[in-house]
Amino acid sequence: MAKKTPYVILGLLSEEPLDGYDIKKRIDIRFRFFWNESYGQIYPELRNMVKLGWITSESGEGKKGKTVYAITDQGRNELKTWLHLPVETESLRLEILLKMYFASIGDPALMRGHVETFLAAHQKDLMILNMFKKELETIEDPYQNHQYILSVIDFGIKTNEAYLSWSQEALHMLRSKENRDEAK
Amino acid sequence: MAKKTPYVILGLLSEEPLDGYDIKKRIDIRFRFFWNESYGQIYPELRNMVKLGWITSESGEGKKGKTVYAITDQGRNELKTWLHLPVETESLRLEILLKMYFASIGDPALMRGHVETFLAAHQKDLMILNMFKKELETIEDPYQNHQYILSVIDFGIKTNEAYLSWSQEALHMLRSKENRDEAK
DNA sequence: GGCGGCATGTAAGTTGTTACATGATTAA
DNA sequence: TTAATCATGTAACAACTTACATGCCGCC
Repeated sequence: MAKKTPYVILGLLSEEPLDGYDIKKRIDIRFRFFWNESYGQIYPELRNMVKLGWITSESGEGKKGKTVYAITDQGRNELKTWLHLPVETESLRLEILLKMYFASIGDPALMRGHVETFLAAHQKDLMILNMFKKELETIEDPYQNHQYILSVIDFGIKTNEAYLSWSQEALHMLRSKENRDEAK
Repeated sequence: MAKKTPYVILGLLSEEPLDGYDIKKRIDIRFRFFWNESYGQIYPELRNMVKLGWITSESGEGKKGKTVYAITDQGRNELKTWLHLPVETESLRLEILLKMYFASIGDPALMRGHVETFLAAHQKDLMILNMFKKELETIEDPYQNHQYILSVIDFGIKTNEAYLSWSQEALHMLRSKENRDEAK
């Protein structure tokens, strides 16, 4: 799988110039439900992209000033080219399902703990997503991209609702297994 | 994130001894909706696990015979220990959402193509999962693990249904954007 | 005066993919 | 007889994580 870090960066810079720290922060906030990047990828990649001519860097006064990156025309073209490329089939890895698959090795109470943690995490995610949605509806739409962003949020809401529904059914199943075990 | 390849292998071997090729095949079939491993990980890992004493290897006659691996008591303990460990927060990366987020850079027809492909792929997945479910209900349950496996399948069904529902809404949105563009 | 957040990076290590190589067996 | 699948690997590469290092700035 080809790396996509440069395109996340280009996408963010297509709105406005940012420094590396801001880029990381925005990825963490906006994309946290479906994407992540580490500093170890962002900073070296920024240098590389400058070398390629996809972005330019402007350093602040002296040594202390932060370095702000801006997208170039070529960068915009690269972004567009990538948008046209077929979406690579994502390889997701859900450890909780692996554990559930092998859960008969342990006892039901064990798995119940895992599912409860999973449920709590995704309840929180769902709340945040609903907040995002409300917020987005109140602010202006200068880049005419709100409908797309809303679609991404809706994806998050739908999948997280599916996670919650599954968690509740799984807990049901696990609890009835526990009761049966006690009764034996 | 610690690697989980050894535990997938242990889980499969906890049912019956297998060779490396079979292990890969079973992962591709049973876990394809939420897990994947390559030969490049499986074969070296098998050797390593033998060295650790988690599994034993028995080679067939001569050079041609295949090597069958079996789980040891220690391996069973390692598997149980891993089952108890908290589930690591999965970092999923969905390129289609990244593209949707930045879709205003291109035109709606572009994204429509991507979503249509996504929809078709997950319709197929959903069909396969439903087949799995029916099949599981007809066969015996010697390891008393069918309820757990069913729960994993249900996870797949629920999330894929969510994907389909999202795809349809997204297509709706994209088509109305296309019509508006034409009308301009 | 210290804590948290801002800001930039790197080195080392781990994990995972891809492409290739080899040869046996089996079914059309 | 030839294509597909079985079966086992490895080398090179690419991607990613983690932990650390450094220093600034503002505020309580």
